[in-house]
Amino acid sequence: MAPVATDQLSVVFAALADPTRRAILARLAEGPATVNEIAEPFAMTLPAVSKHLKVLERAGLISRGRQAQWRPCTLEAEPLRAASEWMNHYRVFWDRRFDRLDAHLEKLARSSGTGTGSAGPARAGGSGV
Amino acid sequence: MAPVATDQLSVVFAALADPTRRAILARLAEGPATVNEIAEPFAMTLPAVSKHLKVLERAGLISRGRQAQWRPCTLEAEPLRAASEWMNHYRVFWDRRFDRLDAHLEKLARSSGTGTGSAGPARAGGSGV
DNA sequence: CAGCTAATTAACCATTTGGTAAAACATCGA
DNA sequence: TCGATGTTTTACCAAATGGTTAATTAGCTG
Repeated sequence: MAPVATDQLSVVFAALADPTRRAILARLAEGPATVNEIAEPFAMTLPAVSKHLKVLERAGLISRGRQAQWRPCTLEAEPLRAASEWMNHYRVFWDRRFDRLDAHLEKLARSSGTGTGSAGPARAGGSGV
Repeated sequence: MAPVATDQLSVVFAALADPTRRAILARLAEGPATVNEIAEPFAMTLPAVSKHLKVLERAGLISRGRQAQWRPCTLEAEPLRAASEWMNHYRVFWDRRFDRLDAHLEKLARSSGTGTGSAGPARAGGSGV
């Protein structure tokens, strides 16, 4: 049973988890393009690209228009906002410029009692995260 | 043939594309925890959680220690930095506060000639992105 | 209409994924 | 040493993914 995760964030992250699809987004950041234009740099068949586009579309990351027999694709970056916001919750753990780190950890320590379990002391001691 | 994408960014995004794994990261943001502690909120067996932890570990998002028979897991947010930086390339497309949008698009227009293909004019006209 | 180009759909295949149950491994404590 | 506790490994399964080729749909143009 691998029923695909259907929540928005999962669908977006899954769409980003492929270099071909990220390259497609990079291409579309320069402006709309047709399927053939999008497919041109890749060593794969058109149907394969078409599938990637469908994944991106389901994630809301592209939209598709109609002009004669062309279906121009356009970047729709809005879903990246939620993904980026999710990541921001963790920025404190990697970005040293966030000196709110100590305050953040203190707040956690205050609100969660003596500890988080039997696994030992949390990282509250220093900034070596 | 679905040879899993092996580049770092793909592995990280794939790891994030599952609500269980994101919940595990959220838990670890409060401090290290043992496998049983991590598994407690979820309606799945321990081996399933163990697999999720392995995915997170391969992505570099957690590390695991040893204390007697416990294997405490610790959040390692560093890989999120690259993911976040990747997203920042697109921030201009969704964040209205980025009024650099126009400058950005002008730069693109200047460097790529008359257009990006037969699919029509790019979004260069306005801020309705 | 016939024929061309653009793109999708259909059928198929191998691999990966997310889950299970059961067995094995690892370590502490009596 | 024996048992209890914590975690991983080993099959195994169903569904999803990423790709292929061949056929089909959609729309322009001679």
